[in-house]
Amino acid sequence: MAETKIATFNINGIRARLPRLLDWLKTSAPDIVCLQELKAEDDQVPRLEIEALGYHVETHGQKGFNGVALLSKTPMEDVRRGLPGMEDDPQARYIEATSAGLRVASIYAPNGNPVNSEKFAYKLRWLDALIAHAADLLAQEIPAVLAGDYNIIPEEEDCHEPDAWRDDALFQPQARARFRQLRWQGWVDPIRQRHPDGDQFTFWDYKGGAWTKDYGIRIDHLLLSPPAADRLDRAEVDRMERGREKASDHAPVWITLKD
DNA sequence: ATGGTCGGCTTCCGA
Repeated sequence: MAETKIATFNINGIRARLPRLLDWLKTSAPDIVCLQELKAEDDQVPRLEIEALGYHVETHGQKGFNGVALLSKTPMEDVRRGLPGMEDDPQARYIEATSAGLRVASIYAPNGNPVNSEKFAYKLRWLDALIAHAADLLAQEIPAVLAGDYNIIPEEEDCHEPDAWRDDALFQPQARARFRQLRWQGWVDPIRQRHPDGDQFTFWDYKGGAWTKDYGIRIDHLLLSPPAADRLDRAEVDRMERGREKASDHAPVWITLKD
């Protein structure tokens, strides 16, 4: 193949979303997929149906909430479950593996609402551990992708109406500063690079007709190490997925890397 | 319109 397609998709319940997920895998045909919010334990993940489409499946599940997975058309090696530095974290939010010559992580960062709660402190602590681990990955000078739901709106142009999000954990300066820190480290945000004018939303709340009014935000990101960014071709949001029946509240985001 | 979400550990919680 001439390119490798890598996607991230917060599916908001892999069992409730299975028909949508399978349809999307068939039409979009990514080589590697990072899934978040499985809301299922490992043995509840419908892996046979996914494997039937030609994917290897690695999960880090949890009963009822959270849960992340990696799908890849090529075998995965050196699978790591849980974020380094958060070994005691009972929440399943991180899985990383090597496939197709890439180190890939599926990330589900904490939401952190309400602001100034223990949940918000946990969010910042979790992001600090991610930053530390991201520095280790960069030092290896390998093609790496950190993809998932960061629960961070990086800039004002990443939401329909910044003032509507001022008091939300997703738009707090401390959270946005941590996303910037990753970029200063050297990680490249391919959607920002390919769509500098913004308006590349990835999440629309189920509530209040947000999809119909396009009240969206961009919180799902793929960050690329420099050796991966050197190979970047396209970066897009599968916005149409959000408009389908029984859709997740997130849309998939994907990139292609030249081989 | 005074209302209008969804998934799962379902009559409450997390998002």
